[in-house]
Amino acid sequence: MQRTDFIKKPLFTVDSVLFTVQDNVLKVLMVKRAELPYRGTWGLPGGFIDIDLDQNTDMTARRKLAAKTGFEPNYLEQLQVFSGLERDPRGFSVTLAYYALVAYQAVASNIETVEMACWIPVSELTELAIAFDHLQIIELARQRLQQKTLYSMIPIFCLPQQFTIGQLMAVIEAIIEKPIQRKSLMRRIEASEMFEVSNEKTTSGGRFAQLYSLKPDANIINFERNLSV
Amino acid sequence: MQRTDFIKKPLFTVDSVLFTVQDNVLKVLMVKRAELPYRGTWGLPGGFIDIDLDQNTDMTARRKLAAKTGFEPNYLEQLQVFSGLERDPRGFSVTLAYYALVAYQAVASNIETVEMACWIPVSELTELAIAFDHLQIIELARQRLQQKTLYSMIPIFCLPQQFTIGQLMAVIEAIIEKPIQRKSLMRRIEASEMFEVSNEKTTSGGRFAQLYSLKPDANIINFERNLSV
DNA sequence: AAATATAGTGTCACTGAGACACTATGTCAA
DNA sequence: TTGACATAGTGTCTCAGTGACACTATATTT
Repeated sequence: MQRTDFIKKPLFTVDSVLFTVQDNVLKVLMVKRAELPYRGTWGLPGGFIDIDLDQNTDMTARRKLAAKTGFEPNYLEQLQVFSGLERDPRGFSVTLAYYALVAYQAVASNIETVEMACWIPVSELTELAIAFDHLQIIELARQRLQQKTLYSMIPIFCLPQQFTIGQLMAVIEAIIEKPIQRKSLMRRIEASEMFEVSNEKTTSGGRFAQLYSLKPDANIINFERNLSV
Repeated sequence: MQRTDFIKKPLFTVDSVLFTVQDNVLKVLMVKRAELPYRGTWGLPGGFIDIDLDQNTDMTARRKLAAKTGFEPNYLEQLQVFSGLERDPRGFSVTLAYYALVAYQAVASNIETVEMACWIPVSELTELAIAFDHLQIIELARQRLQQKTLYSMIPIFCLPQQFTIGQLMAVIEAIIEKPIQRKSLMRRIEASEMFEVSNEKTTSGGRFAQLYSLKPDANIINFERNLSV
């Protein structure tokens, strides 16, 4: 018979992989660790639950992200729990990892002013010293994001409220690292009935592009087929 | 400046939703709670991490399930973390929920002998007193299982190593609660190249059915389309 | 030998993605 | 003003995989 308050408790933290797409490149928000362990290396934004502040772990993730970016992400979803004895030198640890999406435009101005936080292209992460198993976590988050991009419209959360098909297409291609058919994307936008049209807009030299935005009451649907592997 | 060992730590537990299919009905393993809170009501099998026994949370789930069934599940995957102040009267709690699959045949004999554990059809859960938010957890697990059944072969983990297409079809239909086309299932088995054939076998009055089994080195693939909604 | 039950095949229709040529409409430079 | 260029959007054929369902195959039972 053990009393639960005598059981050795593992360290429990909440970390987030915040993605954005800038200049057709998928980037992750990394923060320079100010404390031990792994002081001075790059790690994911996150920390401990504060029971007085957070109603649940989603709030922990949001709070920690807001502290670094000044904004809450457009999209936030649980990724997976990582646990074990080896992943943290302080002992057995349990980390709930989230992945999140935000429009680069939304945080571009704030991010500069904040303490050691930085958007790093996912392709360049291997060149850096990354704390804990955060590299693995990011890799899994990237896979999940890629997979989900094949059958849903989540990439819109990397864009401003109003966006063009060209922009969406560019973001999708940055995420899955493969070209897609503009036509297929338009068919999906049409068929999903999730979006409404607005006025016009030009980006660079070219014809005006239709602006789309998510309908206020739209429920995000999943398509029954994936885009090409 | 807070020292981490002074931060109020939430209660962290690992619970599992263990599914099986018996007589074309999807069932969940529930255990009668012997202790407070919710003593005497039905709850999910689970408990606290034992840092000395468990290398990670997967092991916690497996260990707790083995204690109730005498077997490890054929399939185990993280579902989601549930957290909050209201879900446990003892205070802020964090539960990592898994969902798992097992062949009914494998545990049929053992389950009887074990302490208050019982297979309960998911459709009959609402008639019982269920502890905590375990009803919600089961519902989410069921949705995930249904969804995954549409684009993968996980239902095979509800069957013995060798199974017929008829059995697999019955399990799938029990999970998604809709009829499917035998032909579509056979096409998928063929296309996936995940299975190998064995000898023959009869079930009830009818032609012998081909027995299939997962290839030893097979990697479980996902199909690019869902079965019919 | 016929009825019945389950296993498995042949094949056509339908849906939605891929490919790609073609049209539409804007900017920019000569 | 005009033509090159760039981006937006359409038309349409092909292709793969699922749904539907009739049909064949092979076992048991009566």
